[in-house]
Amino acid sequence: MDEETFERVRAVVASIPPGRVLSYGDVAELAGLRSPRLVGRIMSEDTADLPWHRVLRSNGTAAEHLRHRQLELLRAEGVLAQDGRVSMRRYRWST
DNA sequence: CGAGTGACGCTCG
DNA sequence: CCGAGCGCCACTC
Repeated sequence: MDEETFERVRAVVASIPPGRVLSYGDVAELAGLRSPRLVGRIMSEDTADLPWHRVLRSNGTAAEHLRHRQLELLRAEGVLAQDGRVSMRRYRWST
């Protein structure tokens, strides 16, 4: 793992505006990575000071151990979920 | 070097 | 909706 990749991912996640979300795949692409798994791994290492809750799966769901808190944090930003899933079509951050 | 695993993604049935 | 398969990168036995 090189430091640069790590920082790039952090930069992308940190740049997601409140009320918007991105999928792991999106983050990977924006960070110039070839695999979304890398993003997941990096996120699991250190999410301090990062709006990690704005990153979910492409289908709008989140990982089991984070699901509850994540939806809670998103709800606080105006991102409402139905049946535990976020409508990516509406909240996906596209530039 | 091979096999398993993970905050993943996409397609197909 | 659910599971199965395959691809992906890095890391640990």
